[in-house]
This record gives sequence, structure tokens and C-alpha cells, in this order.
Amino acid sequence: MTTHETSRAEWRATPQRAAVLRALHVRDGFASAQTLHAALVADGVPVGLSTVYRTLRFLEAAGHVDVVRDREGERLYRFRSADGHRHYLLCRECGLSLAVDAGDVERWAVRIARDTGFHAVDHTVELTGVCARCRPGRPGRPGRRPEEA
Amino acid sequence: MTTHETSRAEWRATPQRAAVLRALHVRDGFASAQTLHAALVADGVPVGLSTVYRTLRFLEAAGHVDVVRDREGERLYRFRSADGHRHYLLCRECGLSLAVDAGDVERWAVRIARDTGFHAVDHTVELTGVCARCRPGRPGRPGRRPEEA
DNA sequence: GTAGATGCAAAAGGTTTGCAACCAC
DNA sequence: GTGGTTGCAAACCTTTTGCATCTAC
Repeated sequence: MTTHETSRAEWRATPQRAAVLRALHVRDGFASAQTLHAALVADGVPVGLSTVYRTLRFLEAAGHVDVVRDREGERLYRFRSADGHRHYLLCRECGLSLAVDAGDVERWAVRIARDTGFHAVDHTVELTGVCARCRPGRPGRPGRRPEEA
Repeated sequence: MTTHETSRAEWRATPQRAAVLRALHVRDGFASAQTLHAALVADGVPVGLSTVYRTLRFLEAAGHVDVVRDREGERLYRFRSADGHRHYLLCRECGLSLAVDAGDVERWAVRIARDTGFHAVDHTVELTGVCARCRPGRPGRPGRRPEEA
């Protein structure tokens, strides 16, 4: 996966792209383009929002990140682990994300595809919840989202 | 629970709302607000886009429709069937939607929740593909027409 | 030197909202 | 009459794109 990929346009190393990659690594949960951009700017890295979007799109096309959508439809990005673990359990409070084994779901999807005669069946599986640490006490004490930076 | 629901503002019957409901019924696959609005206008029903959106939001809040997002992030609405069948296999070409049995996935989600200690785990499961009728080229397999569930 | 990258601002989509006019009850 | 409803337009948000400038190779 670290192959040079000369198939598409050359990837030119720039400080901005390095910064986006770093920002993605640091918070290894999901993050939106806007959040990453804000974090970079806050860190004193002068990078344009367009560049963040372009870099993320490139990473997405290259298969280096997984993308999910939050409730509002915003895209969230996360580095893809080694092979194909692409399903996550995401904490709605703090953004913590756990890769989960979705073998059962993969097999289920294949079975559905076969049973229905559909082709090129793709699946989206996202789990969200509240992690043990964010376990809501009572309504009066909201946990405030610690992911906010 | 899903009875009269007088809990929120009264639902006042209007021609526009009736039209949106009708439009949703007619195409009982998923449809976007924009698509519904266009269809209504084309049918000579003068209804504003805002009203379509507002009606759909109301239906969503009342739990009468299921909502998924297509690849571009557009919201697609569909009447929710009686019980709780909320997972669909959607044809990317024609929009045909099949309700699929997701019992396995439901159980898988519950198991994941238990194993991870997460609370209030919610799941999103969407299957998309190309139905037999829309299958491009590839002659030889007279795909059976899946029945709308 | 040059192909490619950056950043600004403006555009593009989809969705929501402010507000005056409207209509069902 | 009153209060919910409508519709237009403008506001909002996220994401994309045009273009002149800049830079990594």
C-alpha cells in the first residue's frame, strides 16, 4: 500500500499534506475536514480548507481512509487499518472509534446479494453508541463533547 | 406508541401534506425531497419545496418514514412498514428498494454492544447494488424481477 | 523550468428558516 | 378570530471549483 502509485498523478510531498496526514494520525478516531482544518490552523499550520478537502479526497480515492457520515451528513475520515476492516463502533459523545469484526455482516450481505439477484452489492454498516467512559449519568450532567478542539 | 401522537403540535390536514403523502405512497421506494417536489409540481400540484421538507421532517420525527442517505449525501425517504423492518437493499440505478431481513445484523449489533460496553448502540445498515433489471450488458442471465417488499 | 499544489473566493448542492400572507378550524 | 401552514427568498453548511500565484521536484 506504500507503493509509489505512479498510475495516477504524482504525489508531491508538501508541508500542507504532511500536516493533514499528521492531524489524521494524531486523532485516530474519525474527524471531519472542517475539524481537521480548524485543528491545523489552531496549531499554527497555515493550510487552506480547500487543500484539506483535496488531500482527503485523494486519500479516499487511494483507499487510505475510510469515510462515514455523521447524523448531519458531514463526512468523517479515518485512516484505514491494514487490510479491510472497515466497520466501526463510534462513540457519539467523544468520537472514540473501535474497529469491529463484521465478518457476520459481510457474509450476510453476500447472501442477500445472491438471494435477490442484485449485482455489485455494496454495504454501509455503522454502529454508534455511548462508550463506557462517556456513560451518561443523569440528564443534568451532560458530558460535553471532549472531541471538540 | 405509534398511535395518535398528539404530543406535538396538531397535525392539520392540508392539500399539500396530503399530496406529499400520496407522492410517497405512489413511489414506494426511496425518494428525495427534491424528487418528490419535482414530481408534485409536474403533476400540477402547486406545493413549495419548503413544505415538502417540512412535511418530511415531521414524518421523520413521528417515525413514519425511514431515512437513508445516498452516495452524495442526499436524504431519501420511504414509508416505514408496519413493524420495524428498517433495512433496505437499494438499486443505485432505478431506486428500487427491497426490505431485507436483517435479523442477523440486529443480533450482531447487540452482541457487539455487549462485548464493548457501549450503551444505546444504534446501527445503520444500508445495502446498495444494481438490480437484475438494471444490470448493464452481461446477457445470458434473465434476472428475475425482485418484488418490492 | 515546469508540472503540480496552494489558497482565496465564489459557486454548487441540499436543507433550514424568517416572515408576511393565508386558510382551516 | 386565531393559530397553524404556506411559499418565497435568503441564510446556512459542507464540499467543490476557477484561477492566479507559488513551489517542490
